Amino acid sequence: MVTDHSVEGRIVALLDLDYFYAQVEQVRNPAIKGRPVVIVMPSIRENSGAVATCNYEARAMKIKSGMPLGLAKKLANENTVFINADKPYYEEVSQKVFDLVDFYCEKVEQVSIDEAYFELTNPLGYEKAKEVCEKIKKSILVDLGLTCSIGIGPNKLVAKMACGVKKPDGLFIVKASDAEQFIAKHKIGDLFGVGPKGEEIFKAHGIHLVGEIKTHEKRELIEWFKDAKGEQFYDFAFAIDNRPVEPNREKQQISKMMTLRQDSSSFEEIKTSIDFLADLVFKEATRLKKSFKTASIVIITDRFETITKSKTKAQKIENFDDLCNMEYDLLREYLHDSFSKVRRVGVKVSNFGEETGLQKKLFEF
DNA sequence: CTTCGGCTGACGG
DNA sequence: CTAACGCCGTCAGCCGAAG
Repeated sequence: MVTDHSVEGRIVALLDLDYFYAQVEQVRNPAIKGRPVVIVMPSIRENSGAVATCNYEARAMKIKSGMPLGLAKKLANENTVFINADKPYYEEVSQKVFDLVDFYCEKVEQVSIDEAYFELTNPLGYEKAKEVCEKIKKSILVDLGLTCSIGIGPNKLVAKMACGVKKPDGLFIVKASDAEQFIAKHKIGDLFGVGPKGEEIFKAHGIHLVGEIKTHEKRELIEWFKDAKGEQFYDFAFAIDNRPVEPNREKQQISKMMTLRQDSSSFEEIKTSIDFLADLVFKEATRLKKSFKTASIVIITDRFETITKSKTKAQKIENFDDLCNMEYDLLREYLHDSFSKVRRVGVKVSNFGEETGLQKKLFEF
């Protein structure tokens, strides 16, 4: 009944560009190939920032993404190259990559700047799926000089975990019949959706491997993680994952943040940043033809707590000054009832309406 | 009862 | 030299108010 050519299951692939930002920089400047390359998200402050990503040579020195820049510099050697992230350029390259993938497959869901799921269910079974992925890899390499890794499986979860097996420049397939076994042997912290907190909870219940989830009842998982996550983790243990591949997902929010030159409680100082950020956000919303009703301010305090305040209007917020004034009010609110200084500040808009480009039909008569 | 606004926290890249 | 620290996005869940 279950053959390679059966239509009874999906075939899903996850493509992940290898150490993406760093690889793009290596292509742009081949002279740095072979050296450790660290891509930095700098902040305005002296010697402050974080590692966005780094190549394998840098990883060999224990440098990791998310790491504070100061620490990365301690681990680095003379030979290490530090490059400030050039996000707009990486976005251009990313666009080219996934346009290429679109050429080979209609159902592509980009989930981040360097990752996309795509569905290869249609005719043909795993052998054909593999051939398509090989073509995609080849063509990304030939056209853009970039390597990527691809995982193939019966659903998103398995594809994602399969992708992690052979990296970089890998292609790894886990068929439906092997999926449960394959998932079971992973460390619990490596399961998609399990972060530091989740890992602690699992370990407190004696669970170290994904397969061990199956020794517990679904209701226990729900007690530990609440409805949604509890059910999902339980299903994951059996390699069950019904999340569809969804092309054309609409953005739900737009935000921009920045670190202040120094921690501050001064309205005027912080306002300067807000004006700058609101402008970027407003332009972006306009570019994407998104109207919005909610404006938020996001504050990271000097103690690294995050505080958000937001206001929703009954009508679309149409002009820039309205957005700014709302942001000022939110900032005043924050300054009024908080003790901590502001380290970083962000402006966010959400609660999008219909596309502003298209006129909609009115049925009121 | 359901829905909405406001907010937090966990997570992923 | 005693720690150190970006930015962007998604979703679930909780709470209180409103419908």
